[in-house]
Amino acid sequence: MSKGNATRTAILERAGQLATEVGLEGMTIGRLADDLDMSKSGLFAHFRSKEELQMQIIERQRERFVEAVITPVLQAPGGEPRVRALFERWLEWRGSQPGGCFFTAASFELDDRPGPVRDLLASMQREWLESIARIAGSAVKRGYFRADLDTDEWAHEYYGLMLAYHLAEQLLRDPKAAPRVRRSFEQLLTRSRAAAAA
Amino acid sequence: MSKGNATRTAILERAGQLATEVGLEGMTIGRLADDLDMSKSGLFAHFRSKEELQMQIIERQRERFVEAVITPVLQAPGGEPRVRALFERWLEWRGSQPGGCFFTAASFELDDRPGPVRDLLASMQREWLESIARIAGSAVKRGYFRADLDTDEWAHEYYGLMLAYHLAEQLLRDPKAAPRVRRSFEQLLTRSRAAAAA
DNA sequence: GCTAGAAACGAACGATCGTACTATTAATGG
DNA sequence: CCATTAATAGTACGATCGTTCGTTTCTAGC
Repeated sequence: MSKGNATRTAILERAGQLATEVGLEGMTIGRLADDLDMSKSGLFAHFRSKEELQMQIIERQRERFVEAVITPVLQAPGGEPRVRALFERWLEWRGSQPGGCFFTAASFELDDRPGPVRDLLASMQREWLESIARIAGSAVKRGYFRADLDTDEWAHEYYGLMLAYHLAEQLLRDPKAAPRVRRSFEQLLTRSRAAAAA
Repeated sequence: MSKGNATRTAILERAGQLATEVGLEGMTIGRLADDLDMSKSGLFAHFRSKEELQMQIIERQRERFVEAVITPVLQAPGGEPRVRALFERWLEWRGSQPGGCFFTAASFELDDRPGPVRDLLASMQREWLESIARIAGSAVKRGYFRADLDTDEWAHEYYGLMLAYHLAEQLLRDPKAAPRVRRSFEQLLTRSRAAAAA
């Protein structure tokens, strides 16, 4: 890797953290340059606009997410192990960063600001929700989940648990948040296995 | 109401909308003044800092929320009607504003920015989650929900549904979002009534 | 209808924003 | 090792940020 690409990656790494905490808009090029002990213009030269910087931050976070979550989850055997890996890997992913999951923060920040950055985020979230549904589908196919399970609905319910957990952990700093989301997830598994009651 | 209070309220109204869309930090006093056809300094004089403005925005939104959601929900008879009112009133509340629910947007924005604004938001979200749990409790007491239901967990599961719905509606603009969250909510009711399967 | 006080304004502050240039330093391939 | 290119720094621009201050316009109570 050339020197330029090395610094560029280092910038994107720190920028990702910063953006998770203060937002993609709240993050400032001057502040970021200070953090990295380099000049504003030297940093800016790597990207030619703040929007381009934001786009590359997102792409970089996607890479990290694929590496830390998606790949290991898809390597787990389909069915129960994969569904459990989905949960555990995601918990580790969000726990490994002080501000929580970058995509959660960015998605809620930009959901009302039209533009290419929002569009990119939206397409990733769509993909992610489809991935979750497919993972649930792998559990249906293997008979771990019941056959009539609506995997799309399952994906949103699962995601809802994670979002509520983000709030309880990040905003409320609720020490009960982690055990609670574990219990909720176990119950989600239980009721996805059994035939629908009622 | 005096002239001053009238404009102050009008400012807070518009500021609430703006803050929902671009964030409490992204919202700017100059932009807000332009929107309201008044001078930056004239507007600023009502609050003596941006932080004070943000605090008053939150307080005003709380008033609106109590009026539009909490009061009517608590007026509904305890048990099933109240639980359903909780759902319907909240849907109306978030649908009535272009950027969705103010508190959802603000909570995710400020969850990593220490300070009095964050603290105020956190205390409100705690109250809100407790209210939800109490409403579930009213359904338990009346025998509509099963006796061994964990109302705290129920509150977070319910809230998770709403957060996933916010994302699907606001970021993804998914037309299936509304019918899906209705189905999910009905299933939540069903399984809260029946004895736990497994 | 006059007057005291409240409310709104205009101009300006220093700071910082994103971005554009030019100059300087560092890395790299022949 | 030298020449070329890439990477970083420096400086400055116009715009806007939150905030202050002094002035003007309006509102309310007597």
